[in-house]
Amino acid sequence: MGYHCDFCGEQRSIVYCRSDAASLCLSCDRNVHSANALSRRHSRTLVCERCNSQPAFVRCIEEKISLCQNCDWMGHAGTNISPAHKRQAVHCYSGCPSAAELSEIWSFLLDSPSAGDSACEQGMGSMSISGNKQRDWQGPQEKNNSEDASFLVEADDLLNVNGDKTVVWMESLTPLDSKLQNVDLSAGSSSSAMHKEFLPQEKGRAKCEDDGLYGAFNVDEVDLGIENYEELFGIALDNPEQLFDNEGIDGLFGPNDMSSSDCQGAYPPEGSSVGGMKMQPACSNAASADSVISCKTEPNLCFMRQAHSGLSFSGPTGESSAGDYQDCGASSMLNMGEPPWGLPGPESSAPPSSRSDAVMRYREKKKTRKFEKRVRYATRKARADVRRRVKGRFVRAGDAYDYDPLSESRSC
DNA sequence: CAATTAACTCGATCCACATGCTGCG
DNA sequence: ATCGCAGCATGTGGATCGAGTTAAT
Repeated sequence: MGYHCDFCGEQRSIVYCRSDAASLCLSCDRNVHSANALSRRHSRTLVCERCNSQPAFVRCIEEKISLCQNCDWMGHAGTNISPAHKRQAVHCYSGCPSAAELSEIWSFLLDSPSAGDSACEQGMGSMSISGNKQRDWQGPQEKNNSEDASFLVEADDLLNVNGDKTVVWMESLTPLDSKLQNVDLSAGSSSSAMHKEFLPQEKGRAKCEDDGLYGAFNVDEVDLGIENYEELFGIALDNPEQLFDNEGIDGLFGPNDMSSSDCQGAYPPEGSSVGGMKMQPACSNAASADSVISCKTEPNLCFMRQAHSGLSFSGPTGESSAGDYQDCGASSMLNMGEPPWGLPGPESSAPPSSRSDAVMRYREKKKTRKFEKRVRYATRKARADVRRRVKGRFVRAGDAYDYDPLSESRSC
Protein backbone atom coordinates (compact mmCIF):
# COMPACT_ATOMS: atom_id res chain seq x y z
CA MET A 1 0.00 0.00 0.00
CA GLY A 2 1.56 3.17 -1.00
CA TYR A 3 1.43 6.84 -1.06
CA HIS A 4 -0.90 7.17 -3.97
CA CYS A 5 -4.57 6.51 -4.37
CA ASP A 6 -5.22 2.86 -5.03
CA PHE A 7 -7.92 3.75 -7.50
CA CYS A 8 -6.51 6.44 -9.74
CA GLY A 9 -2.91 5.95 -8.77
CA GLU A 10 -2.27 9.61 -9.28
CA GLN A 11 -3.51 11.61 -6.36
CA ARG A 12 -2.23 11.22 -2.89
CA SER A 13 -4.32 8.88 -0.79
CA ILE A 14 -6.19 10.63 1.99
CA VAL A 15 -8.76 8.21 3.30
CA TYR A 16 -8.69 4.53 3.99
CA CYS A 17 -11.59 2.22 3.34
CA ARG A 18 -11.42 -0.99 5.25
CA SER A 19 -14.13 -2.69 3.31
CA ASP A 20 -12.17 -2.17 0.16
CA ALA A 21 -8.82 -2.39 1.88
CA ALA A 22 -7.85 0.61 -0.16
CA SER A 23 -6.35 4.01 0.29
CA LEU A 24 -8.13 6.58 -1.78
CA CYS A 25 -7.88 10.20 -2.63
CA LEU A 26 -10.92 12.22 -1.74
CA SER A 27 -12.12 12.42 -5.26
CA CYS A 28 -11.96 8.68 -5.83
CA ASP A 29 -13.38 8.04 -2.41
CA ARG A 30 -16.43 9.91 -3.39
CA ASN A 31 -16.62 8.36 -6.82
CA VAL A 32 -16.20 4.85 -5.52
CA HIS A 33 -18.46 5.13 -2.55
CA SER A 34 -21.26 6.91 -4.27
CA ALA A 35 -21.52 4.10 -6.77
CA ASN A 36 -24.20 2.21 -4.94
CA ALA A 37 -25.96 1.83 -1.65
CA LEU A 38 -23.63 -0.88 -0.43
CA SER A 39 -20.47 1.00 -1.06
CA ARG A 40 -21.93 3.98 0.70
CA ARG A 41 -21.99 1.98 3.86
CA HIS A 42 -18.27 1.50 3.84
CA SER A 43 -16.69 2.98 6.89
CA ARG A 44 -13.73 5.19 6.09
CA THR A 45 -11.24 7.20 7.95
CA LEU A 46 -8.06 9.09 7.24
CA VAL A 47 -5.09 7.10 6.17
CA CYS A 48 -2.06 7.16 8.40
CA GLU A 49 0.28 9.79 7.05
CA ARG A 50 3.31 8.02 8.37
CA CYS A 51 2.96 4.47 7.15
CA ASN A 52 0.35 5.18 4.50
CA SER A 53 -1.01 1.73 4.98
CA GLN A 54 -3.24 1.79 8.01
CA PRO A 55 -6.31 3.74 8.92
CA ALA A 56 -5.55 6.73 11.07
CA PHE A 57 -6.45 6.50 14.68
CA VAL A 58 -5.46 9.81 16.15
CA ARG A 59 -4.35 13.18 14.94
CA CYS A 60 -1.24 14.62 16.50
CA ILE A 61 -2.01 18.26 16.87
CA GLU A 62 1.60 19.18 17.46
CA GLU A 63 2.91 17.47 14.38
CA LYS A 64 -0.22 18.03 12.33
CA ILE A 65 -0.21 14.47 11.22
CA SER A 66 -2.72 11.66 11.30
CA LEU A 67 -1.40 8.44 12.70
CA CYS A 68 -2.49 4.87 12.93
CA GLN A 69 -2.28 3.28 16.30
CA ASN A 70 1.04 1.72 15.66
CA CYS A 71 2.67 4.85 14.34
CA ASP A 72 1.13 6.81 17.13
CA TRP A 73 2.60 4.43 19.60
CA MET A 74 5.95 4.40 17.89
CA GLY A 75 6.04 8.15 17.69
CA HIS A 76 4.62 9.01 21.04
CA ALA A 77 4.23 6.43 23.69
CA GLY A 78 7.04 4.34 22.34
CA THR A 79 9.57 7.10 22.61
CA ASN A 80 10.46 9.85 24.92
CA ILE A 81 10.46 12.32 22.15
CA SER A 82 6.93 13.46 22.15
CA PRO A 83 4.79 11.59 24.60
CA ALA A 84 3.14 14.79 25.63
CA HIS A 85 1.88 15.70 22.22
CA LYS A 86 -1.72 16.56 22.15
CA ARG A 87 -3.73 14.19 20.11
CA GLN A 88 -7.20 14.21 18.73
CA ALA A 89 -9.34 11.26 17.85
CA VAL A 90 -9.86 10.65 14.17
CA HIS A 91 -13.31 9.42 13.42
CA CYS A 92 -14.70 7.26 10.73
CA TYR A 93 -17.51 8.20 8.45
CA SER A 94 -19.71 6.55 5.94
CA GLY A 95 -21.81 7.82 3.12
CA CYS A 96 -20.69 10.50 0.76
CA PRO A 97 -20.07 13.66 2.72
CA SER A 98 -19.31 16.84 0.91
CA ALA A 99 -16.03 18.65 1.15
CA ALA A 100 -17.54 21.10 3.57
CA GLU A 101 -18.85 18.32 5.72
CA LEU A 102 -15.58 16.53 5.68
CA SER A 103 -13.83 19.66 6.71
CA GLU A 104 -16.23 19.87 9.59
CA ILE A 105 -15.51 16.33 10.58
CA TRP A 106 -11.79 16.78 10.22
CA SER A 107 -11.30 20.43 10.82
CA PHE A 108 -7.59 19.91 10.50
CA LEU A 109 -7.84 18.38 7.07
CA LEU A 110 -7.49 21.53 5.09
CA ASP A 111 -4.62 22.62 7.24
CA SER A 112 -2.81 19.40 6.69
CA PRO A 113 0.28 19.60 4.58
CA SER A 114 -0.74 16.44 2.84
CA ALA A 115 -4.27 17.46 2.29
CA GLY A 116 -3.26 20.88 1.34
CA ASP A 117 -1.60 19.98 -1.87
CA SER A 118 -3.30 20.84 -5.02
CA ALA A 119 -4.41 17.35 -5.74
CA CYS A 120 -6.24 16.95 -2.54
CA GLU A 121 -7.74 20.35 -2.63
CA GLN A 122 -8.88 19.50 -6.05
CA GLY A 123 -10.33 16.33 -4.73
CA MET A 124 -12.23 18.06 -2.06
CA GLY A 125 -13.30 20.72 -4.40
CA SER A 126 -14.73 18.17 -6.75
CA MET A 127 -16.80 16.75 -3.97
CA SER A 128 -19.47 19.25 -4.39
CA ILE A 129 -22.81 18.16 -3.20
CA SER A 130 -26.10 18.93 -4.72
CA GLY A 131 -29.05 20.49 -3.07
CA ASN A 132 -30.21 17.49 -1.18
CA LYS A 133 -26.99 16.63 0.40
CA GLN A 134 -28.58 14.49 2.98
CA ARG A 135 -29.97 12.18 0.42
CA ASP A 136 -26.72 12.26 -1.36
CA TRP A 137 -24.59 10.93 1.36
CA GLN A 138 -26.91 9.05 3.56
CA GLY A 139 -27.12 5.47 2.58
CA PRO A 140 -30.52 3.92 2.11
CA GLN A 141 -30.01 1.72 5.06
CA GLU A 142 -29.37 4.63 7.28
CA LYS A 143 -32.44 6.24 5.94
CA ASN A 144 -34.41 3.14 6.57
CA ASN A 145 -33.09 2.97 10.04
CA SER A 146 -33.95 6.52 10.62
CA GLU A 147 -37.41 5.87 9.40
CA ASP A 148 -37.82 2.91 11.61
CA ALA A 149 -39.37 4.48 14.61
CA SER A 150 -39.11 1.29 16.58
CA PHE A 151 -35.37 1.46 16.55
CA LEU A 152 -34.34 4.99 16.18
CA VAL A 153 -35.53 8.09 17.76
CA GLU A 154 -36.43 10.42 15.03
CA ALA A 155 -33.33 12.31 14.19
CA ASP A 156 -35.08 15.59 14.46
CA ASP A 157 -36.02 14.78 17.99
CA LEU A 158 -32.46 14.19 18.80
CA LEU A 159 -31.51 17.39 17.20
CA ASN A 160 -34.04 19.20 19.21
CA VAL A 161 -32.50 17.84 22.32
CA ASN A 162 -29.16 19.19 21.38
CA GLY A 163 -30.43 22.13 19.54
CA ASP A 164 -27.75 22.04 16.98
CA LYS A 165 -26.96 19.16 14.78
CA THR A 166 -23.38 20.08 14.71
CA VAL A 167 -23.20 19.60 18.40
CA VAL A 168 -24.54 16.14 18.02
CA TRP A 169 -21.85 14.77 15.86
CA MET A 170 -19.03 17.16 16.42
CA GLU A 171 -18.85 17.07 20.11
CA SER A 172 -16.52 14.17 20.21
CA LEU A 173 -14.36 15.75 17.62
CA THR A 174 -13.29 18.58 19.76
CA PRO A 175 -9.82 18.08 21.07
CA LEU A 176 -9.80 16.06 24.15
CA ASP A 177 -9.04 18.02 27.16
CA SER A 178 -5.46 18.19 28.11
CA LYS A 179 -5.79 15.46 30.60
CA LEU A 180 -7.21 13.11 28.08
CA GLN A 181 -4.98 14.09 25.28
CA ASN A 182 -1.89 13.08 27.06
CA VAL A 183 -3.20 9.73 27.88
CA ASP A 184 -0.64 7.05 28.05
CA LEU A 185 -0.88 5.01 24.96
CA SER A 186 2.02 2.82 25.67
CA ALA A 187 1.79 -0.80 24.85
CA GLY A 188 -0.05 -2.78 27.35
CA SER A 189 -1.81 0.17 28.71
CA SER A 190 -5.02 -1.62 28.53
CA SER A 191 -6.08 -0.57 31.90
CA SER A 192 -9.64 0.28 32.30
CA ALA A 193 -8.57 3.69 33.36
CA MET A 194 -7.10 4.28 30.02
CA HIS A 195 -10.12 3.16 28.14
CA LYS A 196 -12.43 5.09 30.25
CA GLU A 197 -10.40 8.21 30.04
CA PHE A 198 -9.43 8.19 26.49
CA LEU A 199 -12.42 7.06 24.62
CA PRO A 200 -14.62 9.85 23.51
CA GLN A 201 -17.65 7.72 23.78
CA GLU A 202 -17.38 8.07 27.47
CA LYS A 203 -17.76 11.71 26.92
CA GLY A 204 -20.59 11.02 24.60
CA ARG A 205 -22.20 8.88 27.16
CA ALA A 206 -22.01 11.60 29.67
CA LYS A 207 -23.72 13.86 27.28
CA CYS A 208 -26.37 11.33 26.61
CA GLU A 209 -26.95 10.94 30.24
CA ASP A 210 -27.38 14.63 30.46
CA ASP A 211 -29.88 14.36 27.76
CA GLY A 212 -31.65 11.63 29.49
CA LEU A 213 -31.16 9.45 26.51
CA TYR A 214 -28.52 7.17 27.71
CA GLY A 215 -30.22 5.74 30.64
CA ALA A 216 -31.93 3.15 28.59
CA PHE A 217 -28.69 1.49 27.86
CA ASN A 218 -25.98 1.02 30.36
CA VAL A 219 -23.36 -1.52 29.55
CA ASP A 220 -20.80 -0.70 32.12
CA GLU A 221 -18.60 -3.61 32.89
CA VAL A 222 -20.63 -6.02 30.92
CA ASP A 223 -19.19 -9.44 31.04
CA LEU A 224 -19.46 -10.84 27.61
CA GLY A 225 -19.80 -14.34 28.68
CA ILE A 226 -21.47 -16.73 26.36
CA GLU A 227 -24.68 -16.45 28.19
CA ASN A 228 -24.58 -12.73 27.91
CA TYR A 229 -24.49 -12.68 24.21
CA GLU A 230 -28.04 -13.64 23.84
CA GLU A 231 -29.01 -10.96 26.24
CA LEU A 232 -26.89 -8.41 24.56
CA PHE A 233 -28.09 -9.14 21.12
CA GLY A 234 -31.60 -9.79 22.15
CA ILE A 235 -31.84 -12.58 19.70
CA ALA A 236 -32.57 -16.21 19.86
CA LEU A 237 -30.24 -17.97 17.57
CA ASP A 238 -31.62 -20.99 15.90
CA ASN A 239 -28.12 -22.31 16.09
CA PRO A 240 -25.84 -20.88 18.72
CA GLU A 241 -22.86 -21.84 16.67
CA GLN A 242 -23.83 -19.12 14.30
CA LEU A 243 -22.68 -16.65 16.80
CA PHE A 244 -19.62 -18.31 18.12
CA ASP A 245 -18.50 -19.85 14.97
CA ASN A 246 -15.74 -17.75 13.46
CA GLU A 247 -17.98 -17.14 10.60
CA GLY A 248 -20.47 -15.49 12.76
CA ILE A 249 -17.96 -13.45 14.62
CA ASP A 250 -16.41 -12.35 11.42
CA GLY A 251 -19.72 -11.31 10.20
CA LEU A 252 -20.52 -9.42 13.29
CA PHE A 253 -17.31 -7.59 13.61
CA GLY A 254 -16.41 -7.03 10.08
CA PRO A 255 -13.75 -8.25 7.81
CA ASN A 256 -10.78 -7.52 9.95
CA ASP A 257 -8.91 -8.87 12.80
CA MET A 258 -9.82 -8.36 16.36
CA SER A 259 -7.37 -9.25 18.93
CA SER A 260 -8.54 -10.18 22.31
CA SER A 261 -7.26 -6.96 23.65
CA ASP A 262 -9.23 -5.13 21.10
CA CYS A 263 -12.54 -6.57 21.69
CA GLN A 264 -13.36 -4.37 24.53
CA GLY A 265 -16.66 -3.46 23.10
CA ALA A 266 -19.97 -4.53 24.32
CA TYR A 267 -22.46 -4.96 21.62
CA PRO A 268 -26.00 -3.89 22.02
CA PRO A 269 -28.93 -5.64 20.57
CA GLU A 270 -29.06 -5.69 16.89
CA GLY A 271 -30.40 -2.48 15.54
CA SER A 272 -30.66 -0.98 18.93
CA SER A 273 -30.10 2.63 19.37
CA VAL A 274 -29.83 5.14 22.03
CA GLY A 275 -31.47 8.37 21.23
CA GLY A 276 -30.80 7.91 17.61
CA MET A 277 -27.28 6.84 18.18
CA LYS A 278 -26.50 3.44 16.93
CA MET A 279 -23.92 1.44 18.69
CA GLN A 280 -21.03 0.17 16.74
CA PRO A 281 -18.11 -1.83 17.89
CA ALA A 282 -15.15 0.38 18.24
CA CYS A 283 -12.97 -2.19 16.80
CA SER A 284 -13.36 -4.90 14.31
CA ASN A 285 -10.11 -6.59 14.39
CA ALA A 286 -10.38 -10.12 13.72
CA ALA A 287 -10.69 -12.26 16.29
CA SER A 288 -11.02 -15.59 17.36
CA ALA A 289 -14.41 -16.16 18.70
CA ASP A 290 -12.87 -17.30 21.89
CA SER A 291 -11.16 -14.05 22.49
CA VAL A 292 -14.35 -12.21 21.98
CA ILE A 293 -16.35 -14.45 24.13
CA SER A 294 -14.00 -14.46 27.00
CA CYS A 295 -13.09 -10.86 27.20
CA LYS A 296 -14.17 -8.85 30.11
CA THR A 297 -15.22 -5.65 28.64
CA GLU A 298 -14.88 -2.07 29.36
CA PRO A 299 -17.65 0.14 28.22
CA ASN A 300 -15.75 0.73 25.10
CA LEU A 301 -18.61 1.41 22.89
CA CYS A 302 -18.44 3.30 19.76
CA PHE A 303 -21.37 5.49 19.27
CA MET A 304 -22.52 5.79 15.78
CA ARG A 305 -23.87 9.21 15.66
CA GLN A 306 -26.44 9.17 13.03
CA ALA A 307 -28.03 12.47 13.48
CA HIS A 308 -29.90 14.31 10.91
CA SER A 309 -26.97 14.18 8.63
CA GLY A 310 -26.99 10.45 8.52
CA LEU A 311 -23.29 10.59 8.80
CA SER A 312 -21.88 8.04 11.12
CA PHE A 313 -18.78 8.19 13.18
CA SER A 314 -16.92 5.87 15.32
CA GLY A 315 -14.37 6.70 17.87
CA PRO A 316 -10.88 5.42 18.16
CA THR A 317 -10.36 1.92 19.20
CA GLY A 318 -9.70 1.03 22.70
CA GLU A 319 -7.05 -1.21 21.46
CA SER A 320 -4.43 -1.65 24.04
CA SER A 321 -1.70 -3.48 22.31
CA ALA A 322 0.40 -1.59 19.90
CA GLY A 323 1.27 -4.79 18.28
CA ASP A 324 -2.22 -5.58 17.31
CA TYR A 325 -3.70 -4.59 14.10
CA GLN A 326 -5.72 -1.57 14.60
CA ASP A 327 -9.02 -0.85 13.17
CA CYS A 328 -10.95 2.18 13.97
CA GLY A 329 -13.40 1.26 11.34
CA ALA A 330 -16.19 -0.59 12.83
CA SER A 331 -18.27 -3.08 11.14
CA SER A 332 -20.44 -1.43 8.67
CA MET A 333 -22.58 -4.49 8.86
CA LEU A 334 -23.48 -3.91 12.39
CA ASN A 335 -24.12 -0.37 11.59
CA MET A 336 -26.49 -1.32 8.90
CA GLY A 337 -28.78 -2.89 11.34
CA GLU A 338 -28.85 -6.22 9.64
CA PRO A 339 -26.78 -9.17 10.62
CA PRO A 340 -24.80 -10.56 7.80
CA TRP A 341 -26.48 -13.89 7.92
CA GLY A 342 -29.91 -12.50 8.41
CA LEU A 343 -30.70 -13.32 11.95
CA PRO A 344 -34.23 -14.28 12.57
CA GLY A 345 -36.22 -11.65 14.25
CA PRO A 346 -39.02 -9.24 13.78
CA GLU A 347 -36.73 -6.75 12.12
CA SER A 348 -35.41 -9.29 9.75
CA SER A 349 -37.60 -9.92 6.82
CA ALA A 350 -34.87 -11.21 4.62
CA PRO A 351 -35.79 -14.34 2.74
CA PRO A 352 -33.86 -17.53 3.43
CA SER A 353 -32.03 -17.16 0.17
CA SER A 354 -30.52 -13.87 1.21
CA ARG A 355 -29.40 -15.48 4.41
CA SER A 356 -27.49 -18.14 2.59
CA ASP A 357 -26.18 -15.55 0.22
CA ALA A 358 -24.92 -13.57 3.14
CA VAL A 359 -23.25 -16.62 4.57
CA MET A 360 -21.63 -17.27 1.23
CA ARG A 361 -20.43 -13.70 1.01
CA TYR A 362 -18.84 -13.95 4.39
CA ARG A 363 -17.17 -17.19 3.58
CA GLU A 364 -15.69 -15.60 0.53
CA LYS A 365 -14.62 -12.61 2.52
CA LYS A 366 -13.07 -14.80 5.11
CA LYS A 367 -11.19 -16.69 2.47
CA THR A 368 -9.70 -13.63 0.91
CA ARG A 369 -8.89 -11.99 4.17
CA LYS A 370 -5.26 -11.29 4.61
CA PHE A 371 -3.54 -11.49 7.90
CA GLU A 372 -0.73 -9.12 7.31
CA LYS A 373 2.33 -9.83 9.32
CA ARG A 374 3.78 -6.96 11.20
CA VAL A 375 7.48 -6.46 10.76
CA ARG A 376 9.02 -4.82 13.75
CA TYR A 377 12.50 -4.45 12.44
CA ALA A 378 12.80 -3.58 8.81
CA THR A 379 16.52 -4.12 8.93
CA ARG A 380 16.10 -7.68 10.02
CA LYS A 381 13.53 -8.23 7.38
CA ALA A 382 15.88 -6.83 4.80
CA ARG A 383 18.51 -9.27 5.88
CA ALA A 384 16.16 -12.20 5.92
CA ASP A 385 14.95 -11.24 2.50
CA VAL A 386 18.38 -11.72 1.02
CA ARG A 387 19.53 -14.59 3.16
CA ARG A 388 20.26 -17.84 1.43
CA ARG A 389 18.38 -20.94 2.47
CA VAL A 390 18.27 -24.67 2.30
CA LYS A 391 14.76 -26.00 2.36
CA GLY A 392 13.62 -22.75 3.80
CA ARG A 393 16.15 -22.70 6.58
CA PHE A 394 18.89 -20.17 6.80
CA VAL A 395 22.33 -21.46 6.04
CA ARG A 396 25.72 -20.28 7.13
CA ALA A 397 27.42 -17.81 4.89
CA GLY A 398 29.42 -19.69 2.34
CA ASP A 399 27.55 -22.95 2.74
CA ALA A 400 25.74 -24.53 -0.10
CA TYR A 401 22.24 -23.26 -0.56
CA ASP A 402 19.26 -24.21 -2.63
CA TYR A 403 17.55 -20.88 -2.65
CA ASP A 404 18.94 -17.41 -3.05
CA PRO A 405 16.28 -14.73 -2.82
CA LEU A 406 18.46 -12.33 -4.72
CA SER A 407 19.30 -14.42 -7.70
CA GLU A 408 16.59 -17.02 -7.38
CA SER A 409 19.39 -19.39 -8.20
CA ARG A 410 20.48 -22.65 -6.68
CA SER A 411 24.01 -23.45 -5.75
CA CYS A 412 23.45 -27.17 -5.72
C1' DC B 1 -25.96 -43.39 7.68
C1' DA B 2 -21.40 -44.64 9.22
C1' DA B 3 -16.71 -45.61 8.08
C1' DT B 4 -12.74 -44.90 5.35
C1' DT B 5 -9.68 -42.38 2.45
C1' DA B 6 -7.88 -38.48 0.04
C1' DA B 7 -7.31 -33.74 -0.29
C1' DC B 8 -6.78 -29.65 1.84
C1' DT B 9 -5.75 -26.03 5.45
C1' DC B 10 -3.13 -24.02 8.89
C1' DG B 11 -0.04 -23.34 12.64
C1' DA B 12 4.42 -24.65 14.58
C1' DT B 13 9.09 -25.37 13.80
C1' DC B 14 13.70 -24.88 12.12
C1' DC B 15 17.75 -22.48 10.49
C1' DA B 16 21.84 -18.23 10.76
C1' DC B 17 23.06 -14.06 12.23
C1' DA B 18 22.65 -8.92 12.32
C1' DT B 19 20.43 -6.04 15.24
C1' DG B 20 18.45 -4.40 19.49
C1' DC B 21 18.54 -4.43 24.27
C1' DT B 22 20.44 -4.64 28.88
C1' DG B 23 23.74 -4.36 32.41
C1' DC B 24 28.16 -3.01 33.87
C1' DG B 25 32.27 -0.23 34.42
C1' DA C 1 24.42 11.78 33.97
C1' DT C 2 26.60 10.06 29.93
C1' DC C 3 29.28 7.03 27.13
C1' DG C 4 31.33 2.72 25.46
C1' DC C 5 31.54 -2.05 25.57
C1' DA C 6 30.31 -6.96 26.02
C1' DG C 7 27.07 -10.40 26.03
C1' DC C 8 22.64 -12.10 25.40
C1' DA C 9 17.97 -12.22 23.25
C1' DT C 10 15.29 -11.32 19.44
C1' DG C 11 13.29 -11.55 14.91
C1' DT C 12 13.34 -12.29 10.10
C1' DG C 13 11.35 -15.66 5.64
C1' DG C 14 10.79 -20.07 3.16
C1' DA C 15 10.23 -24.90 3.45
C1' DT C 16 8.57 -28.65 5.88
C1' DC C 17 5.88 -31.38 8.97
C1' DG C 18 1.99 -32.87 11.47
C1' DA C 19 -2.54 -32.25 13.28
C1' DG C 20 -7.02 -31.09 12.21
C1' DT C 21 -10.79 -30.38 8.90
C1' DT C 22 -13.47 -31.16 4.84
C1' DA C 23 -15.02 -33.59 0.86
C1' DA C 24 -15.55 -37.68 -1.67
C1' DT C 25 -16.30 -42.57 -1.95
